[in-house]
Amino acid sequence: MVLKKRIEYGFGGYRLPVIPRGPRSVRRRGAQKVEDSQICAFELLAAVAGKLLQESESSASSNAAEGKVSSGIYSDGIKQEQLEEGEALRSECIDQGSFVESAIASGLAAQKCNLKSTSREFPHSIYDKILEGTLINFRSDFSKKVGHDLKLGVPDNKKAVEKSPCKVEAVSPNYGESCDDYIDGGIERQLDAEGNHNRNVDLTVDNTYSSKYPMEICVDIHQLINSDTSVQLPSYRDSVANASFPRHRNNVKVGSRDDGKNSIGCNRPSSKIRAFRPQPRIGHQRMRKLLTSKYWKLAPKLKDCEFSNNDGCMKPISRCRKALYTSERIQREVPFKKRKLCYHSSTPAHDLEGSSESISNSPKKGVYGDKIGSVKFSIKSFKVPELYVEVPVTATVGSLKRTVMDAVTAILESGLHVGVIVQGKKVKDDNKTLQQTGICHTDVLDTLGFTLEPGSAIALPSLSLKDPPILLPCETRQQLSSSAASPILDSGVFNASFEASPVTNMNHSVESKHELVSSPTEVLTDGTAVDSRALVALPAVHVEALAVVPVNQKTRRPELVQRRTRRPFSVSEVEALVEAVEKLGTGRWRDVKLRSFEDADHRTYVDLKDKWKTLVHTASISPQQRRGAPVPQDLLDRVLSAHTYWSHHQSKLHGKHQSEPLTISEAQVGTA
DNA sequence: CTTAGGG
DNA sequence: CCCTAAG
Repeated sequence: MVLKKRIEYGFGGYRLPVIPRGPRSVRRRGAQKVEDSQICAFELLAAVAGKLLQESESSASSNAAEGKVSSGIYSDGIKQEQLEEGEALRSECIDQGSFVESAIASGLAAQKCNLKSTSREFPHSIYDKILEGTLINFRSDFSKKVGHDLKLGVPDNKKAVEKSPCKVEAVSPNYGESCDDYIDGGIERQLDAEGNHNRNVDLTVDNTYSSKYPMEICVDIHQLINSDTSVQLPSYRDSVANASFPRHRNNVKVGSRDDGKNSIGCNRPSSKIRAFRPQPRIGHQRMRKLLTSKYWKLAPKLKDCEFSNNDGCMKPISRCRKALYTSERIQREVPFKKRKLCYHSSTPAHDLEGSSESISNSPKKGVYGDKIGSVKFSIKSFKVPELYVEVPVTATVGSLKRTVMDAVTAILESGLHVGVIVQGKKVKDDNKTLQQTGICHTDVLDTLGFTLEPGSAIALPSLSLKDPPILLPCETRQQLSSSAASPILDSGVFNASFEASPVTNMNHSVESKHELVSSPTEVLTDGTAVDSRALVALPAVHVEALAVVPVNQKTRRPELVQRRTRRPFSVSEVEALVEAVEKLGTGRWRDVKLRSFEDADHRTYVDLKDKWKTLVHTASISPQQRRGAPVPQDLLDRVLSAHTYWSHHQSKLHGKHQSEPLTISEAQVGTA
């Protein structure tokens, strides 16, 4: 596959380490499958984030966007549209092209710009989006003004930001460079044109609002991320309504966390996880694995994007790259044991590299000559290190996407707050000027940090994910036949955990990790970890890295992936196992399984093997050291003898002997 | 998918 | 039990 190859070779010249992978056909297959999923996931994330921002943005600025529906071509299409539209404000902000300018833009315009800019760059990197989210915080009165039901808030922070002189300075490097504002132009317009129907993202931003004002955001992935050429954004379509439309809006509904009524999907979650859990045991496991380890798969696509966008817009490229790197990063980080909170794993150097790389793209001029007295930061990006998604193998790609989207949404939804930490201390007074706070001195900048804190509500109510029934055919089915546990439960619930880690730009970085977890209590769990990264300070002269100090959440996610429940072997099971092994020998677990545990769905051959392993161990230790349910000594004896016997008779080597019941010490082995 | 082993 | 490497 071309895609795969690309992936392996890295993008943008960056060569990905070759990760040796088993040639196993299965694996390969799985990987491929996941590829799509992964991609989707990312895209979805990006889409969601973008949507959110966009929404807030658009709603904020009453716009009279009335254009045609954008073609979905990301690079020029959007741009053109934008131009056509000629929205002064927007263009201004957007077209400035210079980071500095946009960053420094003063007055309302500036503010506006900021908001906008945040949303603009979105498609390429989710983190940016997320970051933005943090910056802008999705919960504030600001959101209230939103027209329809959009309740996207841009909250406290925003206020804070507005007040502080430098606030806007905290612009990501990309702001200025975004080449297109699809959000402003295309999407917005499109929304208008289409009337925001169909798939929407229903995000509840704040519990306060959530119940009453479900926010509906239309996400058009294509719009967001799309290059007609190679980058094909998978569309996440509404299975019901638009099966025929490849490209459409996604509709994700994230329920409000506090009140259940709003969340249609509320109930589902709990049962869901459970429901699919058992069924496709292996399948979902694999899925999990794949999901977690293949983020970078989407890289290829992004790359394509890069290429396709060469036409004249370099920006997109850089963005793409950034995204790529990120994904890369993610990929690397992901490998750890899921159970352990992986997101804690330290970020390898390359991660930083990736980050800095993208950062370096930011206009350097900002570094130097800028108004004196201004402080500039650029928050580079946020990445999504790990997203745990669990879906039944029978789930549709669409549902998978949705799940991912939900995860992302949940994160955003939780309403992140940005905290400012100066020299270890949190600055609480939002009204203080940076100067007063000392955030203008280089030395202080060194210790300047930001925190991403989950909204107060986060831990509390459960994030309920609503799934629009429409989207899920399966769901429908399920509803119809509730009794039949359809393995197709698609929605997953996840806990979103958020991790912010500082990114070092060119220098050092304080790596602090914390995780924010929003765990939908009753809901299940899966985790979404978003790694935020990088705040890059672009103070004059040195580029300091601002440490993003993540806020630790009290809510601790239990486990990313629940382990299977422990099921001690009963004596009878042990007996059966012993017998089977006596006959079949070790090394033929599958046969053992078939022979004696055919009906025990919860006992996989691996389990049997493991059990045997422990039995052997148990048998070899003194009874006093044994723990757990005692196993009849006679059985242990048999275990031992069978074990020794088979160790000598390499059962596997002698195919013919395999099925012969052994004659170990017949005396002992009373197997008949 | 299975095995074999380490964790 | 989980996770992985490897056949």
